[in-house]
Amino acid sequence: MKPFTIGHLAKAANVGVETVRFYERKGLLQTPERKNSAYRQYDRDAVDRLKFIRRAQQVGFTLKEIEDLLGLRDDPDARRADVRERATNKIADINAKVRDLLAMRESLTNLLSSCEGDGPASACPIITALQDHEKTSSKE
Amino acid sequence: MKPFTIGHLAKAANVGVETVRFYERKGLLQTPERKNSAYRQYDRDAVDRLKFIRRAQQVGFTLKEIEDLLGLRDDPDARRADVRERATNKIADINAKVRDLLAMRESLTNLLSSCEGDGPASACPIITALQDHEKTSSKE
DNA sequence: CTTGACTCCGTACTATGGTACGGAGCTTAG
DNA sequence: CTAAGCTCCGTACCATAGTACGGAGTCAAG
Repeated sequence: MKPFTIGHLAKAANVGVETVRFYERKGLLQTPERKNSAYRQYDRDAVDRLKFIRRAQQVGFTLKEIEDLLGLRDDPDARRADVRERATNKIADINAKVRDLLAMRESLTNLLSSCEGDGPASACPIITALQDHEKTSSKE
Repeated sequence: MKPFTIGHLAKAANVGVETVRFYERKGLLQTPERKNSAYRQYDRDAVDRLKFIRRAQQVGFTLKEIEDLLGLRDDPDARRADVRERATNKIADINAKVRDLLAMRESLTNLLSSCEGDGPASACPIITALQDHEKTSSKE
């Protein structure tokens, strides 16, 4: 089992070589040993680790949070409850973001319905509402 | 009606002085004239413009998009339909973001429900699922 | 006319997640 | 043994939206 070069590792996880080095600098990937070579030598575990980073990103974790998750993964004293806590917090983050986005959408929808017909944009209710007053979403 | 200094303008729109200069550099606020003074002199219209920027940000527009909106506001040839188009596109952007977030949340929820009980984090199904395979959300 | 507050300007720095560059060194196949 | 192709490293750069800094100049009040 010959070790992976950085290029093979990168390809295996579908990221760029520079990205691997970037994660190493960030502390997400440990600096691999280079047994009688000037090049980094990775094993299958590094591929797992890199894929983990990518998957965790896809479910919304930041690199900083992923560093923390990897710490849990590697800590024999870490409990599953710790992992569940991270996941639960992330779900809460997501819910907060969704709420913010829905509030924005509601404001925009209200603005949009206030602007009918044609005419100069400068007098468009959307434009004037944005500069005049604070309320764009409430209707009371 | 004495003109506003940058500090008064900033306070009136509840932003920092540096932020006003930042917007000026970005082209969102025009460089004000300085009638026999070394200081920028703003009028009431600048306050409106600055408030417009802030409100537009709150409903999800980026500074680049706001620059475009301000262009519409100031262009006598721009039509309300142009403004409505920007708003409609932004709503679509928001919908896309919400969809992404909900997909993340679903993945996380599924992962979370797969991890029960106690035990070392390293063997936590959430951890292993993230590194092993691609599917975290679908259940078919 | 001095002093304190404000403003001037360019530049650097923050966080986030990378991508790009360039010259040098290494490795390996032919 | 040579040449192509990887890899090395540090550094700079991208977008986004600002914040901070520091020395100099200015303005207004006392």
